[in-house]
Amino acid sequence: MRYDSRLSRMLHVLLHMARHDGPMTSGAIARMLGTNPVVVRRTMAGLKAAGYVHSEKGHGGGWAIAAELEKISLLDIHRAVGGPRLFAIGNEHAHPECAVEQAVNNALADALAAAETLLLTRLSTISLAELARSFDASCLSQPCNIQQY
Amino acid sequence: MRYDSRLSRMLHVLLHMARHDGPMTSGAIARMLGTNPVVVRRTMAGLKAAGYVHSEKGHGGGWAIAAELEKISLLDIHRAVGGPRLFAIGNEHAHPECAVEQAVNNALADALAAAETLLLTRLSTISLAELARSFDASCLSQPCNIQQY
DNA sequence: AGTCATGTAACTTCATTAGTAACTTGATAG
DNA sequence: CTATCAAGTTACTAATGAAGTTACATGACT
Repeated sequence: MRYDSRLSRMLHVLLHMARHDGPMTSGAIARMLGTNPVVVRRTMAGLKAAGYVHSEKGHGGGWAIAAELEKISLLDIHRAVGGPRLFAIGNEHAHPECAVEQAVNNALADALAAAETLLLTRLSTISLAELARSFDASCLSQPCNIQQY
Repeated sequence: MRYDSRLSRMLHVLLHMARHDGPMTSGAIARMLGTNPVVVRRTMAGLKAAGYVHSEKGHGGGWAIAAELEKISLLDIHRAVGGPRLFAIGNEHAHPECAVEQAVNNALADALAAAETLLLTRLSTISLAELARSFDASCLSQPCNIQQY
């Protein structure tokens, strides 16, 4: 399977938007992400439905942030893009009544659940504002090309 | 993407083999897993290469466990089936030189790495022997149909 | 009216596991 | 020695879901 990069991409976009004046068009965002405008609009639709961004048509239109960065966590974005499956591995349920299968699946499900909880908890503790600050900090220590992409 | 169920399936098979006298054929295992013999042989090839199972051709042939259950962890099996990717989500690297992208990817990679470490550590602490014991325990408390599948 | 940008629908592409068919290799039974 | 059984292998198809693409509709500004 191919990686699901929607969370990564949307974070990338949101941080750029946070440091950008005025709306950004799907086309500009697509160039930034190395993809095309339809994919951008499709993915951003979830963010818009959740109220994190806002879009306008026509001349001077495009996308802009519509909420406070402090109040949006990475978990919020993960959910806004569809809250996709986190793991690439899973259980098989050929014979749910098989006691062997149950023992295996319980053990695996426990381990996966613990890892999932850790990951989601971590995502929930990082806000977009924090990410933006860590970006600002790295900008101070090296040449920074935010305008370019 | 489709779930990768190789770890789950192999654990299922190994536990059955551990409670079964004599070799099991790929056909019998396939029926147990609801798949077909080629898939079984393909997946078991990794376990054989790692020395966890052993196979024989011809009459009376089939698969049998070739190592001590205490010495095989779930992580060992995960690796023996190819150590597939654990996560379905990941980073995009459209512009590695972009400071925004770096900030995003660092944050995500940290969170994913922590979850991965937790998961792999957990898998490494569970042995096949423990799984077999948890199966035995559940057999005592409910009707158990190990022969059937 | 013309242009620009979002919004949608309907595809195709891509990557990867799983499923399948056909065949080869080797071991045992009779 | 031959038939049978089972693993081993090759080459292909199916299924899944994100991503990519094409085409067109909708709405807003100049």
